[in-house]
Amino acid sequence: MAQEIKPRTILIADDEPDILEIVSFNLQAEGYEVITAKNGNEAIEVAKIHNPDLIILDVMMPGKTGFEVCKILRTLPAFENTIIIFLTALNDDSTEIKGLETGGDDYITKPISPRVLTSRVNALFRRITKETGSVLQIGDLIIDREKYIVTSNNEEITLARKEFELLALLTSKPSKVFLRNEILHKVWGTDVIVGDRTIDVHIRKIRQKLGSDCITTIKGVGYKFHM
Amino acid sequence: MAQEIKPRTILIADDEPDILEIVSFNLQAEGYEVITAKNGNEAIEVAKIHNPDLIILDVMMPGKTGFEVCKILRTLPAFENTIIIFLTALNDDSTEIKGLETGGDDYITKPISPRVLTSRVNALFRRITKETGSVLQIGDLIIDREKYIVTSNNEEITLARKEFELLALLTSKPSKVFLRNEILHKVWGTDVIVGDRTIDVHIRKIRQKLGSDCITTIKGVGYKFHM
DNA sequence: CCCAATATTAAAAAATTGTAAACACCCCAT
DNA sequence: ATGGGGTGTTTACAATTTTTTAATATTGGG
Repeated sequence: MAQEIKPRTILIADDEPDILEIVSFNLQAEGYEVITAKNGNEAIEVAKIHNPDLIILDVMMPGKTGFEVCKILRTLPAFENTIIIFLTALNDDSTEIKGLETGGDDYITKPISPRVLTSRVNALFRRITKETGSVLQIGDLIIDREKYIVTSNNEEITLARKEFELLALLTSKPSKVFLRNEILHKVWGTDVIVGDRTIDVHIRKIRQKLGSDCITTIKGVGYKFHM
Repeated sequence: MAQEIKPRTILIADDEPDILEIVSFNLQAEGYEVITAKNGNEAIEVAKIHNPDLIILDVMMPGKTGFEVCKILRTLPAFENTIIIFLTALNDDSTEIKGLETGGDDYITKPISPRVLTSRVNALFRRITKETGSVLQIGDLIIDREKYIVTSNNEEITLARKEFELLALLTSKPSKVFLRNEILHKVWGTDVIVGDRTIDVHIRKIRQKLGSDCITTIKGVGYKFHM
């Protein structure tokens, strides 16, 4: 299982405590961090705070249905790409189609097998990053996400936490441009407000330590890492 | 926005002609290009020739099972990231788990609803597009939104943000004439007020950088892009 | 051939980022 | 408690690039 800097976080929203418990247990056993919500509104609140990587939504919940929650979350930039799985007792084609078209990535009908659910969660995560292990190597740069150590030309480079997380993000998809907003969300979190120059300063520190030509600025857009 | 040039190709492998036909029909109706195979070995052959974007594999097939086909394909670099869906009459948890862990992206049990299958195919493509971003290719021009790179004749061209967005707009529908107003709305936004000559100047810069014969002026109307 | 629309230029204006320094914090060893 | 070192953030300003404007030349359809 690919180990991130912090474990993947999964939010489960269901009004049945039994389901919450059994699913949580199984996903935690797989190494995921799990947070829960008892209804639709709580799901949205909790999601905004914890910014989970994957959200499992029961369709029939008091307050807001899973579909409604999905629709609301998808309008927010922070959850545009979050994986969403619907969970429901409704074994009905047109409901399933509606779920998938609402923006759901998967639709699983109850009664659920916890192991099947876990497999589907794993399959979806595998799609997102097919990274092998906690050590990432790009050119002569080696990034060890567990030990927070970066090595360049066999020389160890000490990075502070934020610097490391920023570099880890940029290197997670070499050449991809990360928008400033995207960086803020993923490194600083959705609710943190920091000044405009904060990102620049961290980028500068990384450039100083690694050599200034590995991170390119795309003015008005963001930054990207390349060998 | 970014429009793919060639339709997505889907390979379906099943030994039941009825399934082949009904699934083909529905996927074609959705705009996909469909190719078929009657057994596992044929699936591998056909896949190598056509390089489909998604493969639907029946599990129980004469010759090689769907699982075996998947395992073989996944070892080939060309199919490392191809989406694979298993289709089977075996409604059995441990088989489903095995399918997902073998490298399958989805596992659908028969009897299948063609509309559900189509929805799941769409959902998977939507997810992949989000992850990899779409690369637009027109002639020898490649526009990569995610990497923010424009390549012409294997040479990288540096465009500023507005230039990039303007080019991306014009190339999103080659040969379509974009009205000046339309351009203003889509590149500058509805609330921004800029002078008339601003568009011209940006068009000029793009022409300079790409070679002046790819954007045509339609006097009194707007601009269009062509190879 | 005329005239409005567009092309071309250069230069001003605006927006964005780079940089250095300072500040506030926290933790830990003294 | 106290002070040093590291971290994260902000500030203020410099440097740079992008975007826009404005002034002038050119074009092409009627």
